[in-house]
Amino acid sequence: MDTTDATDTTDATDATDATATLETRELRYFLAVAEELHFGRAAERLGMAQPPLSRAIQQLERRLGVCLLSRNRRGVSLTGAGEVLLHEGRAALDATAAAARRTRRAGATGRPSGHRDRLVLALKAGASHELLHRLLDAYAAEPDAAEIEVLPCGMCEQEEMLRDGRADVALMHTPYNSLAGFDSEELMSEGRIAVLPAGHPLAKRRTLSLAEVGDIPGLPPARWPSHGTYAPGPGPEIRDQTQLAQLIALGRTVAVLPVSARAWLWAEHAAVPLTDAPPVVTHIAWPAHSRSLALAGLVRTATRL
Amino acid sequence: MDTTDATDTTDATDATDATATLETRELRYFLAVAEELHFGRAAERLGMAQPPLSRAIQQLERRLGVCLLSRNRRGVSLTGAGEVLLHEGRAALDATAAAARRTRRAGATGRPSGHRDRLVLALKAGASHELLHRLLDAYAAEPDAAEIEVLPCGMCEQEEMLRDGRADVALMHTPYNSLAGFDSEELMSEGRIAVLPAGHPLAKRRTLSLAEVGDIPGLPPARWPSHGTYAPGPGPEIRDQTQLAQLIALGRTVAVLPVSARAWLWAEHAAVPLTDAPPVVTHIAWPAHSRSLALAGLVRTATRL
DNA sequence: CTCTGTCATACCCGGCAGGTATCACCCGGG
DNA sequence: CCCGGGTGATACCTGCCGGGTATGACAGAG
Repeated sequence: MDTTDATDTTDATDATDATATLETRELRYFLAVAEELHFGRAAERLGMAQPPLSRAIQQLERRLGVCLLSRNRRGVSLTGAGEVLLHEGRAALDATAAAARRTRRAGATGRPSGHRDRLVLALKAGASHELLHRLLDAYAAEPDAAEIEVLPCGMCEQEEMLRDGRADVALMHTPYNSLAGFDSEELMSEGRIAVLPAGHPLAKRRTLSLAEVGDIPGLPPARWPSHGTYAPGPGPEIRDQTQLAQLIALGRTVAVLPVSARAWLWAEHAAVPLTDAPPVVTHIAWPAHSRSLALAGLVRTATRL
Repeated sequence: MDTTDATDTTDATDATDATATLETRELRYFLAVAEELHFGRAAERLGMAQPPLSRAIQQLERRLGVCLLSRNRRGVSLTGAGEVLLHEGRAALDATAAAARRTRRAGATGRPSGHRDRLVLALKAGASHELLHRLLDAYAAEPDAAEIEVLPCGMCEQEEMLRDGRADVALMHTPYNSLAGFDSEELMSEGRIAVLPAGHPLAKRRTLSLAEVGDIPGLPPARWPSHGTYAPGPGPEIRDQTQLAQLIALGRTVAVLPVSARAWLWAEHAAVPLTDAPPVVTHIAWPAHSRSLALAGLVRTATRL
């Protein structure tokens, strides 16, 4: 054993004392470092110098009585506790940001005590056209309808939007989205189709199976970003429906989509029902602890469609 | 109109600027004031003087660009935005507290990167004896079983425990508990019984209905605390099973319980099955974003019982 | 051996969180 | 009608700490 026995902070008489209260500033700093794994870049991202950041992280570690980062020469890596704080801290910061945003919005339309009367609805750009239309029309006809702001977002961003308060309610599609942590109601369920170039031999088939679609020579299936990253594979990386539609029309890829996608297919596309694909279920989802009356009304309307 | 037209903060050129970042200290302060509705008591609870607290709240309101409290002479009350921040802020503070606790625990058993190997399981004291026993035994037999610490708590505290990180997983019983915001798996479902004093006339019945039990002359149904407060009603306010058992035995009240409660009934009790009570469903529940391997193992074991 | 890239240390400064003293105000009681 | 109690707001001061700059320690590449 070497001279440094255990914790060398000899003044640590009250280490691990009570509830060290974890300021959001510290969380922001730690998340930056944990994501960059580099104090310099993290400091730059935070708009501050590197030394105070180092010190802040050290203080955080001392206050928690836990080692979060292992500083090997040449780079930094997360310890087990660091990984835990990375996940939990993200959730905590999201919740804090959500509190600020929702409070500000509630005050902006400041009626004395009637909560807010404006809802932000997040959805995948272009998805659930038909359903959304019916929902908005039906809800607008309600007597005490709030104003609905539609917030189109990328493929999997709705969860983040709900979590950090940029949205109050979202339309989500399992199995693409995860409903973990939200309350939700099922709105509809639909089968899936394979979308092929119109001239492709398989386009004449009455039905297809997932296995057949996944293994067409020369037509690798398109890859969508899942939480910011693309799964490895041969297919093209696409970001939105327009890209996808074009690549299919050009005969470069194939995609599996809900049947409602027929609404926006091109003339150069062919759609073939899939026999064995699990259905796509559309849900309306909202933060589990929400207490908004307007939201409750919207959900009630949605479930009656 | 008087001189103060609308917002008198004339320097508010950059009000509602970007993301005002809401420190946890501010949240703590605001929650204290919002709960006490009294600056002096809130300051005392926070262990500080009243003037800095007033100032901090004012700064918070200015930074959010929102009025949170209406200071009527003689007392303080929440505005709409204030109520929103009360709810959202509680959630946010719980999340930060959870982050701190879980990180600290992860570091305490500090293995380099194997996450933590100790789970805290919260449950209603005395509930689900049988099921819990089988679960613990089965899980202990698993090859890589983590250590399980059982944390008995009051009637509806499991949700809070999960939210603020004092527990990692809980056994919950719908419809008593709400699963909102958690992931969960159903473990078992059971009917309910009315528990009466042994000598009571209705104790001879083969079955009863909810309506009959709710309206027995001289036997008002017991009232449980629901999130800290008791619903109004004539029945006695009880806090735990022992109190309840005693009051029933004394012929003062009647209760509707899951059939598994038969395990701890007294000789002076009589149990009659209910025909129309919705079943009690036992779930194992955990924070939606949890990534613990040990937790996954426990859930797998539980669903296989 | 030197140079470079990295994180830690040393030191200083300004802002702000917190304390004390006091004010402004309403309200109830004599 | 005036006065005292109780409330939150204001004024002012002070010490701490968050943040900056300069520099050190150390490992690896060449």
